[in-house]
Order: sequence, then C-alpha cells, then structure tokens
Amino acid sequence: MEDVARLAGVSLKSVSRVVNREPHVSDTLRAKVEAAIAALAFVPDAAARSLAGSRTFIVGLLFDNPSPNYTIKIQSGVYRACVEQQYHLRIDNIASDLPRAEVEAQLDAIVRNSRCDGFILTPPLTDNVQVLAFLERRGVRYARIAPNSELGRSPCVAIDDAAAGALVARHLWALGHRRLGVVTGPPLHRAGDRRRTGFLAAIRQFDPDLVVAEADGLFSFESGIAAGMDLLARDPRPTAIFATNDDSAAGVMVACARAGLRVPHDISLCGFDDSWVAKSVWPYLTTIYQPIEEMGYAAASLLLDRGETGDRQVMLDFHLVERDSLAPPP
Amino acid sequence: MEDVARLAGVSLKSVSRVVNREPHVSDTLRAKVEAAIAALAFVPDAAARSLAGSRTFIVGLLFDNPSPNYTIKIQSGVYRACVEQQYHLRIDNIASDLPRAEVEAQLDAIVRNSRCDGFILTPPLTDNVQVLAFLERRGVRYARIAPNSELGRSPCVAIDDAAAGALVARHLWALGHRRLGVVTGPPLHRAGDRRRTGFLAAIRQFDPDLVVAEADGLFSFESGIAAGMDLLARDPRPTAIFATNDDSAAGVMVACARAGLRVPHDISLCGFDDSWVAKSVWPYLTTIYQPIEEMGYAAASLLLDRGETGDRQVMLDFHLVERDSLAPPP
DNA sequence: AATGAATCAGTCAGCGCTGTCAAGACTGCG
DNA sequence: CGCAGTCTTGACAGCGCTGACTGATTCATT
Repeated sequence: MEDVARLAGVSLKSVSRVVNREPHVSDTLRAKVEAAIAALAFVPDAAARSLAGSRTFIVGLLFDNPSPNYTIKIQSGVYRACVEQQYHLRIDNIASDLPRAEVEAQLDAIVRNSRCDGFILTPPLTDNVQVLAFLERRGVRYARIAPNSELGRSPCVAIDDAAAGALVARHLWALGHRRLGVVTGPPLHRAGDRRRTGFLAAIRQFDPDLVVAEADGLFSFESGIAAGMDLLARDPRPTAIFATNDDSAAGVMVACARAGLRVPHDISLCGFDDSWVAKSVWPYLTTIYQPIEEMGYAAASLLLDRGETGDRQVMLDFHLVERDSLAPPP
Repeated sequence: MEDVARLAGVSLKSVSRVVNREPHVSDTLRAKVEAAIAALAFVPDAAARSLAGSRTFIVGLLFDNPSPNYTIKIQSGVYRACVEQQYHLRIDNIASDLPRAEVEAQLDAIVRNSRCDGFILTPPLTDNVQVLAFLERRGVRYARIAPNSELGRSPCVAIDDAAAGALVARHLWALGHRRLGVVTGPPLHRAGDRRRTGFLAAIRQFDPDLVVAEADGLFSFESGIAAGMDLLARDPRPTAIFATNDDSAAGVMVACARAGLRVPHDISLCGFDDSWVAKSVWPYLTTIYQPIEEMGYAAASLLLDRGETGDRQVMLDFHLVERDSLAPPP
C-alpha cells in the first residue's frame, strides 16, 4: 500500500479511503490512487484489513443436511457475490435436529471461530427460530434463503412457492387434465407445503368439488416411487401428477414405468426445482425452474450491501420449463 | 492471548509456542498453557496469525467445470481436514480450456488474491501441466487428486482405475457374460480411459480373442443414451455393458428401456463412481464405489502435514457396490 | 462580513499475533 | 571444575492496514 501511496503522491490513509470507498474523497485524488492501484496491481491484504478494522471480510454459508444439487448452486451464487465484493466465503454444516444445547454449541463454535461478518442461512435452518435467536443475541447479521415465516425479521430471498404451485395447476388444467395427483414434501418443509396448497387452491378455483389425490413424499427418489405407486393404484387413476420436487418426480416416473404406463403418453408428470435430475430421466422432466444460484447471489448481496437502501426482501422469478413429461390426457 | 498468558503465568511467546506446537517447550509449561486455553476457551485470531507469520491458514480448492456430486464430496472431505487443522477453506473455479495466457491470468488472480498456503487440484486441472508449472514457478505448494501423469511431481491421492476396471471385468465374466460392451469417457479424461483399458486387459486374459464392443461416451446422461443405443444395435448384442461412469450408465439404462430390454433380466449394466445417480435410477445401479470424500480429506492432509514423513502418494481403496443391475446373461 | 458546518487530506497508534534475538538453566565431556 | 553445546523461556519489534483525531479548506447561512 505504501508503494501505491508513493506513486500516487498521497498518504497511506487516502489510499485506504479509496480502497474502502469512503465518502469525502475528491475525484482527482480518487483517480490518482486508482491509477496507481491498477499500475501496481495492488491487492489489499485481507488479514491486515481484518486485524485493523472491524470487518473480517468473510461471509459464512450455513447448511444443514445438504442435498448436493441445491447446495452447489447456492454456493456458486454466494461465491460470485463474494468475489465481486472482495469477500471470502466460508462454508459450514450444522446438524439442527439435535437437542437445543448441542445446536447452540455448534453455532457458538462457528461464530467464535470463524468471526464472519455475516451468515447466510439455507433451508431448513432458515426457519429455525432457535438459530435466528442465537445469531441475534450475538449481534451477528444474517440473510435467509427461502424462509417461510417472519419474513420481516431479516433480509431474505425467496420465490412465491404458492404461485408456482398455482402455475402448475393452471398448466395441467389447460391441457385438459381433470384427474390430478400431488406428491407432497416432508411435513416440516414449509416451502413444499406452499407449493401443494397453491396448487390445490388454483384447482379449487376451476372446480370447487374436484378432489385431488394426495400421497406423502419426502422429497427423495425412493419416497417418490412409493408415492407414485400409491397414486397409480387409486381409482380413478390420475392422468397427471404434480410432484413437489424433482427427485420425487423421478421416483414417480419409475413407478409409472413399472406400472407399464408411458410418460407423457399415458400419464403426465410435473416436477419442481429444475434440478439436475430433471435431465437425468427419460423423458426429460417438465418442471418449475427456481433460480437457486441467483438466490444465493441475492442473499449475499443483501448481506454485504449494508448501508444500501432497497428492499430487504427480494422475490425472485420462477418459470415453467417445458420439456417432455407433459401431454393432454389420453 | 494476553489473558491466557497471565492466567498461566507465562509470556505471550510461550502461549504462541504451545498453540503452534513448536519444539523445545517443557511439559509443565505446555500443560499450564493448555489448561489456561481451555479455561478461557481461547481461539487464536487467524487474521493476526497470518499478518504476523508467514502462513495464511487458508487452503484453496481448485475446480474446473464442476459436476455437483463429485465437487460436493471432495469439498466436504477437504473441509473436514481443514477444520481439524484449524485451516480455512477457499474454493475457486477456473476455466482451463481457454488460451494459455487467460488460464495464467485466472491463476495469477487467484494466487495473488487468496494468498493460500497451498492448493488442491481436482480433475481435469490435476493433469494440466500448465497449471502445475505455474504453481511451481510461484513456489506454491499443491496436492493433486486423481492425477494420471507425473505422480512423483507432487503429493497426490488416487485410486487404481485400471484395477477397478479389471474388477468389473472379472465380476461380469464370473456371472457368465461373454458378449460385452463398454461405454468410454471423454477422450481427454485419462482416468476414464484407464478404467476402460483395465477392463479390456482383464477380459483379454480370460479370452484373448474376444472382441469387446465399444461406444463413445462423454460421461453425460445424454451421451450415455446415444452410446447405449449404439451398443444395443450391435450384432451380436452385448449381454452386459460397463459404462465408465454412473451418468452415462443411467443413459444406457434409458436406451435399454426404449429398446424394450429389462435391466438386469435381459441385459446387465455396471456403472462407476457410486454417485448419487446410482440410486436415482431403477433398478439401482451396481457400480464401483470410489471414496471421493476420503480423497479430498487425504489430499488436504497431505498438503497440511508439511514436515511429516510418510507417503507423498496415497492410493485409496475402491470396491464394487452390488445393487440390482447385474444378473447372469439370459 | 462573520460564524458554524461540511468537506477533504494527513498523522499516528495499535489490532493480536509471530520471528528474531538474547539470556538463563541445564547437560556432558575433558 | 570449567567450557561448549543444547534446551527452555522471555522481551520486543513489526506484519499491513484502519479508526480516531487534527488541521486546512470551502461552503452555506444569517
């Protein structure tokens, strides 16, 4: 930094001001310093910055029970935002299904050791009030991804799961399907439940008396097979099934194959997530795309643009990805 | 640290010595300091340590073109090793298929910005001589995962891909299969090729004249479908197919279904990796398990146990995971 | 025109550790 | 017993940056 200051003919502090985008810096000075920084390819030392200042330039990303596809996308979005803002990314797993004291012990270790400037919480941590309360008590900033309660409590990023469920309902209805099935998610997964209720509410608007068949799923491939077999055994058999995530949709597809039903000729199938599975099954799965990578990016931006104005709640767009698993009823 | 020193009745430097496991510290002093550290739950400040010392306590994990399943497992292994040794983990992606100068620019930015103590290289970076040369020129330590050339050049971790291919060959042969097919990997993926050649060599030992049908794959689901259709159209049709990774095996499974062939009744199928897809298809895929998470852990340990004796090359075990896609020929 | 407020730039201590150097306490050997 | 060599501990500077403060201008207001 000394070299930069000398080359620009200014004091160390002025270089620091420019690097940190502090106010009250004249344009000419800023230009001189920036030129010197570029000329010397100066990169500020993160360790020294965090030692001297109050920030650590680290953001923590907290997962529980990570599903590879989801995790990796969130991570890459958060990473992208961190690089832009010259932050480092630190990833931690915590098991939130333990007794209260143990969860707190894990959090305590992470908060103490990592000294992050803030954390990003992913489901199911994002709705864990115990975790939220702990972080607040410690005065640690955090942003949440896909929360389903107390949205005002912190910056958060989400999609409108209910609207997405309704979109699937409208699409299936428009194709002519009147015998419908839904594969639900795990009981505690609020987002999954909102997809389901959004779907059901939309159908009810079309025909208040129509009964939609439901089967329990756990968002896993195996549970999808079971739920699919369950649904296919109903009388009348559904002509279209909405599985509230892609993994269980892949399972339903297996159940169809075992029942001798061809997708989409004999039965239509819609997933949710547009995860990597959607293109690892045949036919390719029609599904709802949710911008997971973008959610990671938005959450990190929310966390890092501290002073900035703007929404503390960001709603991102979703859309239907039409592939090959939907057709009119036979 | 001052508090610890006061409580233990020693100097700051002595606490530092204990924390860093430096030699020439008496047992009594070490015990006193450790007790004080435990009593105060002291955690050394990474920023200060790296500012004062020569280490940064960060290890960098370099990916190119990440496949989620592989990436996440490597990452979790590396992460585990880092936590144990009080290191931080930093993850970076680099695109290695660009012109030489651009690859160097990316590397330069990463090395300069991150100031990592060392890097871990994953395929295909692990065999990129340009990357290796750059790191060496900069005097940066690195460990490689699953390299296929110049093993002695750096610490590395791998499995014996050829032996794994041979294991599949023996297994298929023992089941009675004599008409065999192989789906290859991308041309530049050396490990994939070693699986193939190991397989072919083992078959040649059983019957030097037997011709194994081969079809090009690219380790992707789609390429697996095409390769499967290709193989199934051969005359005579193979009774067993070895796909050199799980994704392409899942594709072959689709090709079988479209050809009206049931796995494993009509045709047997073996994958490689034991990735997450292996349990997202029906029937579940018999495949070779390779300890990917362990490889990450071992690579990080190799990198961090600097002075330690012991092998600079670690060969990890693999094994066949018998699930439901193999049976005797019809 | 006089006063206070805001803007701009600089000085300097010190963040929490580790590297260097030095001093004291031992050991073994002639 | 004395001396060189080794082991064990401590004092202190300084890593590269930022926060708090100070001083010099310029601007807005009465």
